[in-house]
Amino acid sequence: MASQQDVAKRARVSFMTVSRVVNNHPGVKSETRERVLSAIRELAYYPNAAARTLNGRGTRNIGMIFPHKEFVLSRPFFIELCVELESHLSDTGYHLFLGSVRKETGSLDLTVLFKERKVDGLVIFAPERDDESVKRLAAEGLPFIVVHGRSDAVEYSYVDIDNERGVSRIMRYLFDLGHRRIGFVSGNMEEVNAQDRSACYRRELEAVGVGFDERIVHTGDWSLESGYEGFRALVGRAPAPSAIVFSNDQMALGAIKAAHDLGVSIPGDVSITGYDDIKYASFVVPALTTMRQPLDRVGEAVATLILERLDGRSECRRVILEPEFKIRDSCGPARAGGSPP
Amino acid sequence: MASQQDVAKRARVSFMTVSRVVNNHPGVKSETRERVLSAIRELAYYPNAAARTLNGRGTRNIGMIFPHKEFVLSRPFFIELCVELESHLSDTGYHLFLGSVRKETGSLDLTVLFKERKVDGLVIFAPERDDESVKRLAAEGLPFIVVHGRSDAVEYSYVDIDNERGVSRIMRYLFDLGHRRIGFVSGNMEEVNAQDRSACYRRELEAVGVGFDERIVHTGDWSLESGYEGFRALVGRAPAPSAIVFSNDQMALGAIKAAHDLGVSIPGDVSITGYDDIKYASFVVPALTTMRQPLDRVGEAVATLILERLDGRSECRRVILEPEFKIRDSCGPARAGGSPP
DNA sequence: TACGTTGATGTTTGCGCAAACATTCAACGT
DNA sequence: ACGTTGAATGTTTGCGCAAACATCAACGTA
Repeated sequence: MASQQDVAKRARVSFMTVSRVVNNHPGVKSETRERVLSAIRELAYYPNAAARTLNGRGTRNIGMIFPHKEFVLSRPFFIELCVELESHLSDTGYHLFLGSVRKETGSLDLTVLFKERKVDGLVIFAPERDDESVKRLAAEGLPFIVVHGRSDAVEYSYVDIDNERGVSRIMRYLFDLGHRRIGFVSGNMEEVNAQDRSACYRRELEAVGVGFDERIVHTGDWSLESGYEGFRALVGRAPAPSAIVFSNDQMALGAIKAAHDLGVSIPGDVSITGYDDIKYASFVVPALTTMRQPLDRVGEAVATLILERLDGRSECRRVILEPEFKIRDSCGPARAGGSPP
Repeated sequence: MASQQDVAKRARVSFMTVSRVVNNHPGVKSETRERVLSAIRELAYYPNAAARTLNGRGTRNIGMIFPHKEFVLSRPFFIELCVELESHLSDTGYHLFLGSVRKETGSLDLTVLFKERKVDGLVIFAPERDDESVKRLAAEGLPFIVVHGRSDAVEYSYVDIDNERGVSRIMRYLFDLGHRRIGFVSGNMEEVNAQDRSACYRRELEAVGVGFDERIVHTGDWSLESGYEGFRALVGRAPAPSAIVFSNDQMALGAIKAAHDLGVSIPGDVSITGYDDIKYASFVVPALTTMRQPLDRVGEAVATLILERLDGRSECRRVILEPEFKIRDSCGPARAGGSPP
């Protein structure tokens, strides 16, 4: 592969002049610049990223971290974010690095990726509350940001969607339809996001004077299967809920399957809501009433924040985006004479 | 960050001894080795990947390339493959690099990633037939492999699923159920995979003496929307097909929605089949009869093949995996007195 | 005793790039 | 005519690592 030296020779200049041209430094006569540029073209020269990195210029790689395969497969949102992020990053010459950090190894040491000079920055998706590796990153002052997370113990930049607003909007909608006995299926309760949505569900319930009843709350893990199970479990309770709030679409999709298997009608017998507005949400029957997470804006915000962290000039920031309520066909009015408070 | 030098100083040896320990070279007294190892631990030393790369040792990065955002979002299979691949690669110390190459830029020059020393090898997913960038990679002798692709013009290693077997199995199943008028909705016909499935559909039809009728063939693009449209279009034809073969699950899912909107029963009025067996296939109602692509084995094969290409010791290979037919609820017997041949 | 042999360790060198510093040369003012 | 200035370009150096080569002590053997 051609190096700066080769280009320099061909253009009859020193390689330093080549370097200046490549990096758009001023102080090169335009005639010389032209000569260098044609040499570059003729030799198909591309600067060697490894040498640049070694020279202290960073890797121009941003790592996106996930804990294990299953995590990704059960979170369509994650992938879409990767792609969205990649598209924003590549505009600024960055590349996306995908890395899993397995719990099995025990280490979970994300700082390694920095020390090995594999990435300049990291994006951590939905870490568990008080995650150790996140703490360590913060302690070492490494540039990273968190999506779908939040911490009281550590300071970092993060992007999230307003769960408060999202869940309360859903609850008010169901209240307006006359529902009072409303069940809830949570995501993986190790994650802040799941905790927040769950807490908000409970708060809204109490705000209208309906007591929280743990018999119609099911702890899921975001998966289709857990949605299926959750629906089965809650509908089996007596008195059964007339509506169930699911913490993501995927679980709500599982619920639709369960309803079919059980011969329960949605929304005739039970209303359900999802969260995320994934692609399938509007293609399933009945189309899912759900809370849209503005994925494109999340991707944009993530790119902006991580780039900000990189040049270190700014403080930690948080960006809270607003979800958008999508009313479709999975909710109906509560049956007259619904269950008493 | 600690360098080999720092470790060497602390262990009171030359940095070359450190290098030997780090790379597990023989010829270091075990006593010295121990001393070096503790110094490494104490200083939290990690070898600098950039320096190694500069030194001619490669990047240990494998790039996964996609053309644009929409491509990924409409191919759940792609993502799952990324994750699956990452898990196999990381066992051997490799990392996954995600890169889009946009058509807009016009360049489409994947060799850049090599020249810039960003990756050691590339995985190309479902390129269009005779894709220019693939040709260039091959011409330059760069290590890459293709998934869901195949070329007569260029030689390269690739992994694919036996479309021949898959489609013919589906067709025979439908024939056995008494279907004779069978429609087809293709994927993006620029891709080899879509072409193959389509060709096989036609061949099977003719093999049993049923003529190919282009009025019940719809050209889709793998997306939910195109499946929806395809179903609408085909069911509207007279005489309507009693079964429709979709080239992937996603489009079949779109069809289920369309059937509902049209008041057509699946499988009562029309039988449908998918392809891929994505997660949702078994959770939709009716559960989709489909052809499972053994994703885990694809991931494994991709990892193996690309690693083989890297050390250059082997010839180009191709791995054709067998799909597995999953019979579920989306097909039924053809109505008695079905449409004449 | 002198000398090769072997195992353990150290030194030199260069991978490609760019900051920091050095040099050259033409244009200008006095 | 001559020093001064500044724009344009060149040279040195080091980033961290490891191959290739060099050294050196300890040992066995003739």
